Amino acid sequence: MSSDYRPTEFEQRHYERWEQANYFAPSGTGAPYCIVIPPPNVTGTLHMGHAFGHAIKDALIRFHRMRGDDTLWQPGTDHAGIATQIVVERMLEAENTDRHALGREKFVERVWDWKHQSGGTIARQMRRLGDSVDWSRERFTMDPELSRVVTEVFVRLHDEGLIYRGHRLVNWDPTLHTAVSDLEVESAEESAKLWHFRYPLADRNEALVVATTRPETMLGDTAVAVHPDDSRYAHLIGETIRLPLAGRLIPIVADEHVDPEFGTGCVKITPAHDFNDYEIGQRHSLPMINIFDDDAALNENVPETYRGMDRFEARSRVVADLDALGLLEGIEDHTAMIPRCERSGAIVEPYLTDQWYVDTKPLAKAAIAAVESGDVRFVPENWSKTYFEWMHNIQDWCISRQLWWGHRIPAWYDHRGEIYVGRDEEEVRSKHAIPPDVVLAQDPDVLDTWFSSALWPFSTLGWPEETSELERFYPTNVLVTGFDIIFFWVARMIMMGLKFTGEVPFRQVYIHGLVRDHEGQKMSKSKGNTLDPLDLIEGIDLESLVAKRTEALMNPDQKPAIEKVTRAEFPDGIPAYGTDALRMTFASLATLARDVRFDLGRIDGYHRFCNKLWNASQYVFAQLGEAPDGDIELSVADRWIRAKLSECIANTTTAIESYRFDLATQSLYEFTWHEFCDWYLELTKPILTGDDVAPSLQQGAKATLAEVLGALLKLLHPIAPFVTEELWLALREKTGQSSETIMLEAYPRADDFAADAEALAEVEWLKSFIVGVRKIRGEMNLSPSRPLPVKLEGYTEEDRKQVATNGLYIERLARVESIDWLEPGEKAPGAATELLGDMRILIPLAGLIDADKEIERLGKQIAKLVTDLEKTNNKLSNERFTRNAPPEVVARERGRADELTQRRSRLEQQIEKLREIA
RNA sequence: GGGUGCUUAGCUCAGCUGGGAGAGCGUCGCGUUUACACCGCGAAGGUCGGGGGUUCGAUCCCCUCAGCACCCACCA
Repeated sequence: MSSDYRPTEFEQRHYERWEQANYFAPSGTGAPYCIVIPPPNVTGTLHMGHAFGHAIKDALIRFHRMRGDDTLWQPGTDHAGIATQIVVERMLEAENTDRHALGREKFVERVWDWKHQSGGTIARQMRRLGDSVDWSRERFTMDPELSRVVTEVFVRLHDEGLIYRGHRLVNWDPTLHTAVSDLEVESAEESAKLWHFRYPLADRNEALVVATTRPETMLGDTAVAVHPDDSRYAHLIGETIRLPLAGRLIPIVADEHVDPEFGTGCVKITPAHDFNDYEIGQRHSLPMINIFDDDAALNENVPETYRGMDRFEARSRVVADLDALGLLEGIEDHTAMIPRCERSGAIVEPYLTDQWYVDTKPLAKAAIAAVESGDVRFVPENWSKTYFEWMHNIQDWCISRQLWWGHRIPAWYDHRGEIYVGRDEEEVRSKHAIPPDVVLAQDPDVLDTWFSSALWPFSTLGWPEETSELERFYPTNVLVTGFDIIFFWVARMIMMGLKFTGEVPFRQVYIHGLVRDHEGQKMSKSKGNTLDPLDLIEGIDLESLVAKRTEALMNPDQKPAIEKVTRAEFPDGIPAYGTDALRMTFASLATLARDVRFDLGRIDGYHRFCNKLWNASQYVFAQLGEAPDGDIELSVADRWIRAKLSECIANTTTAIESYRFDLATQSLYEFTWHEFCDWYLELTKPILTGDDVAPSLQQGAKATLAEVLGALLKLLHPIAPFVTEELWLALREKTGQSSETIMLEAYPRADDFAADAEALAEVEWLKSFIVGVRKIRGEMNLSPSRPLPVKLEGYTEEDRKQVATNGLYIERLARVESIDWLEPGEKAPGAATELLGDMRILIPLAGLIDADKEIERLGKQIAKLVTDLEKTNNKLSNERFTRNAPPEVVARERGRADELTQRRSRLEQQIEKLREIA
């Protein structure tokens, strides 16, 4: 075993061993505990957000496994329709070809190739992160079994009338040539123009002025709308306009939707290319004129000159032509919400098409009820508000995509366009008695990726078969994910789970924050501010990091700026922190907040923690030279650290059970560093290295070192799996006990270690004594190596007893060379002073300490006491306080006042004495 | 327009159902004490965003203002 903590030397080794030994599979005994992974894109890589979620999931899984639960973490990946197809299309583009040249079958083959080639990345990353998933159960959303589930669900929903075909406006991506759902469209403010056009009336010498951000769609206008109460235009309602350029006659209609305050109060209505206009069109039975083709270029429904033009080209042409006709009234700058496809970045076009829809209202009703009743609980609870908000306003879900990569829709068309839905062509034929000579063609479209994701909790467990896994692990216990996919995924899983299994898919939904960079910016490749979790684990040199961050920029001009920032932030690249440090950092960031900022300082801190634990263990190992035997007697320090450990176990367990990994980590950090290392290890030294110490006490210390360290490693294991395994195995070897792994050990329980109020009080006294001497030392700049004489004054019998029993500790930890008891009335020498209760710890000046400096030091302490005392006395002299506050609060306040007064006068006396000398 | 969060030490963040605020990093002293300089010991540093209210008492509850962030939505 290396004498330094070098995580990369052993982390992978342990993972391989665990996996080979099949420790990750369910044990088959205990209460079932299951988490399904949010399936990442099979061709993607894990980013910081994934690593965060995985750290939490694995901690939960390991915690429950150690508690004896029958634990399954179900892994797998998602085919990620659009995202994956785009990647492969870009590859083809680089080869100067495209999918149409290849043909559908070859293209899909090509995607599978890419999947096989890159699909192992995620699994490798997960292994490096220590994820204890059951790899034997790994699933992919397009596995044959899972695809069958997709078909089954589609057919059943269709048979019930919950899936239907609709002809309506959808969000169309003219570059990808597919419909996308509302959720896949991101609207953002962009600067735009607002054009004002004059539309002449057909039968009067008048005109209406309309304002629009989309001049080109005027070629598809079928009305102009005004507000019914708008007196300016009331007389024109029902009149007719001759639409410029197109020449068509269109009516002026009245509609409440129009805001008279905005623009001119007249709105051009293009029902085929705007969602609001679509509704107005419906209300007024207006014709819908589609003027675009799939590329959003103008089609044959517009005058010849515009045909074939791209929508943006057409825009400038229309503006120019209207201007030429003298119909352009003006142009204003305007910020508008521009809808873009989140995948391609293209401006989405409202477009009339036939698509498949899920009627979500009935499904949503049950899903709302499940959260209302508490069958599904959100953690933190307030995310349920977000959920309700969306569910109460849910729209039907457009599930068809005009892509090639995905689950083919199980619908067939005959030559008349009649639609048949079934599990396969054969079923369709027999169900509808379609003779073999009638040619059926399957719907070319595929399903939205999220359709199969919605089935994930039960499809991975074997549904619709009644498998033992389904029986045992469904409903799963908790879903761990980020809030960004509550609508996309969480809500839909609840709807589908309830619909098809009659039960919720998970009991709890733990929502964690979004990982941002240290400045609070969202990490994104196009911004060049990402951190790769693997780089934090393995380390990366500066040049590679710069190269990595600048390779996928949205705007290449930013390269120098990003390079500069990166070089400034990571002047030496990133050191190899190891998985454990990364996981502990994530655990510590798992607060209830929305966002977490990732700061290198924190991971550095947890790396140091691992180092500290490592070194403390080395000390323990060294002490356990030979296996302890013989009589065992526990010292007060042993009893104290055991009691402290018991408290730590209770705190940690409670924290994990309530998903407060930050508090769990904090509690473990605090105990390990500041109780175990700072005090307990030091307290064992006098015992273990002392000359006249009873062997039984030495055995007690050794046994305690081994037991406390063992328990501590187990407590830490769910969060820091590797270093704890490495140290655990070494510890077991030292103690001569065999163990194959820490991960199957029982998680410690608070009552494994005795509470001990007496030991706690005694060690607190001891610590105060030692700290008192150290304070004087520190503030007087006395070398820690210099032994000091101490005189005690104003002590009690209890103090005498404490010093008698703990003299050895005091001598060693406070570096005290002698302790003298001043008799009452005996004159104390000039000295530096600390108070311990009523007792004064005195360190005689003896040429070491400057009296004036000590006077000044005590003066500061007194000043503090005085302000505290003032506050307390103010409170006590307030009659309303003493009358209304609970008696115990008043009593405590009185006690505080007495104590402060005491301390003040003691310190004042000491100053007096020093003045006499000075 | 609707909704949800956030604002605590120089930085990143805790603070559990109201009783004089904590950690890590950073800063400043001292230090070769046999696990650890990836360390030890000590110290400094906060009007808990502003204002108001409830209460004997507010970082915590209520109102309000300001700033920041995010989500939903269809002002052309």
